[in-house]
Parts: sequence; C-alpha cells; structure tokens
Amino acid sequence: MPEESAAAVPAQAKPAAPIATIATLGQHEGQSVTIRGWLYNSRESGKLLFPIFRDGTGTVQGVAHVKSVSPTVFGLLKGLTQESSVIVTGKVRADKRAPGGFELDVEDIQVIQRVPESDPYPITLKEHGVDFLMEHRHLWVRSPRQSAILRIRAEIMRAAAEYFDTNGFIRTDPPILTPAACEGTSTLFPVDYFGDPAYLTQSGQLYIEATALALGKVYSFGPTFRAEKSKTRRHLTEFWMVEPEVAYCDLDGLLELAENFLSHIVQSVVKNRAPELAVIGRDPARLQNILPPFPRLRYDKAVEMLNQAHKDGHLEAPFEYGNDFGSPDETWLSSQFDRPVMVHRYPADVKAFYMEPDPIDPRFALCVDVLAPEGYGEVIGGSQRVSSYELLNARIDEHQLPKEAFQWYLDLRRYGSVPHSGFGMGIERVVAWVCALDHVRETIPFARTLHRIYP
RNA sequence: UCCUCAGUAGCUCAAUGGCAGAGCAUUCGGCUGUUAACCGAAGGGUUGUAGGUUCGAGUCCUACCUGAGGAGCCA
Repeated sequence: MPEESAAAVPAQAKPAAPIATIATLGQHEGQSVTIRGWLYNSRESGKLLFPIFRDGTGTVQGVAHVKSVSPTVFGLLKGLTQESSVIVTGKVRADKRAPGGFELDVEDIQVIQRVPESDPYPITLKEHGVDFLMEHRHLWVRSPRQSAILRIRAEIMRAAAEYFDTNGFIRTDPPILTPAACEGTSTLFPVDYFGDPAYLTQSGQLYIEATALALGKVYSFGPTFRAEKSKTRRHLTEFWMVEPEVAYCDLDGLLELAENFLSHIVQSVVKNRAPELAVIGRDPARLQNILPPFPRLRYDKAVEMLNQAHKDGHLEAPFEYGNDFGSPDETWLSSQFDRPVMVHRYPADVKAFYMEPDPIDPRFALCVDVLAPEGYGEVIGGSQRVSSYELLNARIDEHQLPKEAFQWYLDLRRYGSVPHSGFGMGIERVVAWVCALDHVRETIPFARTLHRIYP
C-alpha cells in the first residue's frame, strides 16, 4: 500500500480480528472478524443502528446498540452516509432474520472516507432510469445486482477458456488492428495507421484459420468492434468474442464442439456462481437443463416452423424462403426449445463468402447458428470453411472484395488446405441469457453502444 | 438510415390550455429488531433548446438537441 493511502487511515490501533470477506462469514461464526468495504445502506431506530456493509463479495447487516459499542463508534455510525468507505470489526452471529443467514455485531469501525452530505452518493436504493444509470456506470457497478452479473460474466469467460485449455486448444489471439475487412467495409471503425487506413477488428476468424493450420486446434478470445448503427437490446459496438477454429473438423464435429462447449460454460455458472444467481433472481433449474445433445434443426425445417407460427398468429410477418432470419423470427424459434437449438444449412446466398457449400446440395452452406432458449436468439455463429482455392478465389470476386488484401488468406488454400471449421460466440449475449437480462448493456463493465462512450 | 416513444426538483414520476406537485435523497427532530424501515417538519424549479399560436403554454404547432425501444445488419 502506498504511504499516502496508509496515512489517510485514522490513527487507531490495528484491528486485532482477522480480515474476512462477507461471502465467507459463515466460516467465522462466533468469532470477531474485520471487513473492509463500504456502507451500502443504513437503517436507524433511535439508539439501535443497522448499517449494511458491502465488500464486493456480498452484503451483511451490522447491528450496533448505543450500549453495546463505544460512544465514538456509535457516533461514527450514526448518520453515516451511503458508500462511505469503512473498515469494520464485529462478531459474526447466525440470525434467522438475516437474508444471508449472518449478522455482524459491530465492535469497532474506522471511516476511511466519509461521503459528505453536501454531495451525497447519487445512486439511491430507489428506482432509476437507464440514462441516469449509464451516465453513472462507474458507480452503478457497485450495486449488488450489477456486481453479481459481473461475477457471472467472469465465470463464463473463465469456463470458456478452461474448456479449450483442457481440450487441446492453443490460444492464439489475432491482431486488433487490421488492414482490411473480413466481410465488407461498411461496419468497421477506421483508424489512422501512420497515414495509412486501418480498421479495428470485427472478427479474428481469418487469422485463426491460419493458426489452426499451424497448430491444429486453436482459439482466440478478445474484443471485437462493429460500427453498426444498431439500437437494440442485443447490440454493442465493442463486444467480446471467443472463437475456436479446428483443422480437419467438419460441420458435424463443429456442432458437437458447440454443444459441449456451451453446456460446460452454463454448468460452471450453476456450480460456481449459485449465490450470484440468487442475487439476480435467476432460477438455476432452467440452466441445469442445458446439457448435450442440443436439438439440430435444418434451415428448411425452421422455415416450416416459422410459416406455421405465422398461420397460428404468433408472428406478424410471413417468412420468405431463402432469407436470413430476422430478430422476431430468431426470438420465436429460440423460445420453442428448452435448450439451445442449432439451426444449420442456411441458403448459401445469404451467408458469408468463406462458408463451405454442402456437397449434397451446394445451394446450402455448411453453417450453424446456435440460438439460446427463452427468446435470447443467436449466441454462436459458425461454419465449415471453404477449403478449395478455386472456389474461394471465385467467391472473393463475386463479393467484390479487394483481392490484394486476401492473398495471405488464399495462401491457406494454396499450401496444405484441409477441411476446417470454427465458430464465434458473443460473450455478452451468453451473459444476458444466463442472467436473463433485458439488455446486453448490463453484461459488460462499460458498455459501448451507439451514441454512448461515457464513462 | 428508417419507424415509434420520452425529456418537469439530485432521482423516479404527477399536473382538463388557467396558482409548479408528491415520494425518495438532503437538513432538523423522534423511534431498542429495522428489511428499498418508519413518523413529523424544512429547504430545493430558466418544465431539453429556439421560435410560434393564445388573454394565458409544462400542456397545442414547427425546427433542433438528447435519450430509449424497434427495423435492417449482426455475435
């Protein structure tokens, strides 16, 4: 700790009690412990005070009676302001009335910084609007609900990396600054690269195809950027994506990978983040059900379902065969299953240039979209990649992509081309689904959306 | 880019074209088991901006600004 910080602590005797976190108070029942945190809220009833402390791991209610603590401690606690930082010592006591099962009988307290009444903490315990909360995101993340979501996000990211790291994948992160588009240039953020145009990556896929042909099984994990002017509950301009790419893997192998990967992530959250799921009110029963195999659904069959749904009045617009699914279509489809549904073999015309055509019927692409249940829609998009040099070359021409920029990508088909497959999974959409959130802006510490880049 | 909705106290929201209001927060007082504690009192306003209609505009009209939801596109 820097000396300035140490000097800011009131000159009192060091607390004799061991440091503990609120999440592990149950291990210290009957003992005195020290909590380092903040005042979340305070209820006062005359000579009896109920300060609620938080420390990032949870919240606990303290109890302080005027006769049970020193006049100094009582004076510090009485009228203490929300979010003042405190180091508090007290005895852990089991109490049926406490939401977490334990209370803290306060013995001593140091106020590290007292929030002044003249400039109170802006986020009260009452309701707030979206705009206000996003303007104060740097403080909003302190709320128990937001903290729990960020803990679940961290678990999802940890479990994703764990799955690949323990299944023979090598992490190879692609560049974030790129010379050209992966699929067209309209949705890229341009940057000035020493006088030359460059762009922030919108997918690492092309690069990890290269490392997959070097290392066999690889994955990347990092931020991606899309300058799409989308204003919906599932879009961010900056989001995190995890992308595996596997040499000698076909579409069937990719589907197996996707269902095993996704269920590992969800089961890890159920196992390791049960308290957080409880804080946000998410029923773990719906998540425990997310086990392989996931249902497979051909595009043709999905279209039949959508047409029937339109006839039955569940969907407003009739679905036109050959199109990609719109948001309402995806939402309806994904709400028909109790686990993620894997829609495969879309018409090649509506899909990306690098997707391998189905040898049985080349009008369809060997691709898959994994739609999360409960109406959350697409969380994974992937495909088997074109492995033929001639076909890929022709596709690049058809899509009028700059041939020069793709020479290195074509090299992958010149020298030892093999069937290979991969997918991308958007972390924020998975977090939104696992946490049952209304909007992805709560799934990332500082969301970047259209028209919002502060704080 | 298009469609729809919203902007009033620090926050969440009321106010038939006719005196600018409430709850929370803040301040003061009360309360020995409170669970977004409660009870009493006080302070707090250029109604997003600029025009217009009207005896009179928070309210109606026009433009703009800001935000939200959705479409398209995507993970």
